[in-house]
Amino acid sequence: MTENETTAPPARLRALLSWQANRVNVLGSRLTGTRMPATGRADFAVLAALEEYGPLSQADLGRQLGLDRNTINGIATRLDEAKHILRATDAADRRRNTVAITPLGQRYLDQLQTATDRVQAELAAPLSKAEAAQLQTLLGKILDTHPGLPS
Amino acid sequence: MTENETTAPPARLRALLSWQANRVNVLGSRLTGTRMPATGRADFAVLAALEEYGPLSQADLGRQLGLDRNTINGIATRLDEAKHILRATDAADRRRNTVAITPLGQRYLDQLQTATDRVQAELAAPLSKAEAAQLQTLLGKILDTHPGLPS
DNA sequence: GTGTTATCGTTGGTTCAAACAACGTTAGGT
DNA sequence: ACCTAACGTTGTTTGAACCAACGATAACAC
Repeated sequence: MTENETTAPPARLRALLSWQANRVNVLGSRLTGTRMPATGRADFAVLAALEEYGPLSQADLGRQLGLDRNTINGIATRLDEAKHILRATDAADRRRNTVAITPLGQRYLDQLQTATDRVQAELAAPLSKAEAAQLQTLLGKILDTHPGLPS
Repeated sequence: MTENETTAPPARLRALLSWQANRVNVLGSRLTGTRMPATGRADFAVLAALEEYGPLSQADLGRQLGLDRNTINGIATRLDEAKHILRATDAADRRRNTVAITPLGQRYLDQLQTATDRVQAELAAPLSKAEAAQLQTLLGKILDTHPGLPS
């Protein structure tokens, strides 16, 4: 019984975009775990948003990242304790927490970026540069036309 | 302050294949949740494998789906209780549980398939047929050249 | 044969992400 | 002044992925 059948996923699954996305996500998650702390993915997302768009409220952060206020709050608390962001109640609207990236956070973001780059290269290794670009375009098309938030 | 900025994800994230895969996966998961029970995704994977490859041991199932024995055991227990599969200790190797799909399970699989088809159509709506096919090819290339299991 | 190694199913536990509900606080609209 | 809505926060739930360990069984070495 040494008939080592190739472990090919069933055709019904290979045909599913959602299943493929799931597996690639798991793959990326595993690779990410080898290069950075487990919380690095979420941290990277929040810090990247703050760097590109400047200070934001937590709710706005959630809207731009497709995460709800709940998740953002947890990430923000962690980043705040690590001095990677600065949290302050907005004077104009005291309901809001204005969140800004700190210089320390910027350094942390850069570290995460280099680690992430290696993961992306490893993940997209079987693809040519043109193919990787096209894949990014196609996935972007899907994400652009679907609501980011569940509500 | 009615300047409703478009909620575009930061460029640093849009450039990441792993981020895109994560978001598409979440998107697919949400859509799936509207059409079938939450456990439908895992059930579909296991039943599809059994239908395509015939009876398998739980460990073999895990190897073909990229899930570890642990997860498979949970799914199999649930499917067994629902009479969707039949679990029996292999006579040739009494360590193994040979798992086979039942007629009832086949009907369940077909139901999940139709629900899944609608989700896929909704997910790939912004893409042309050719684009969707190419996306599937590119993701398949990545999955083919990466190990399915963590061990 | 006997002992070692490996596989399998199972149980239990940990971590993370996603989603929902509820509360007090604050703004905005009427 | 009233009602509605948004915000931050806390808590809970669910599913997925992963790791560690155990008894049972099998395969292999000697």
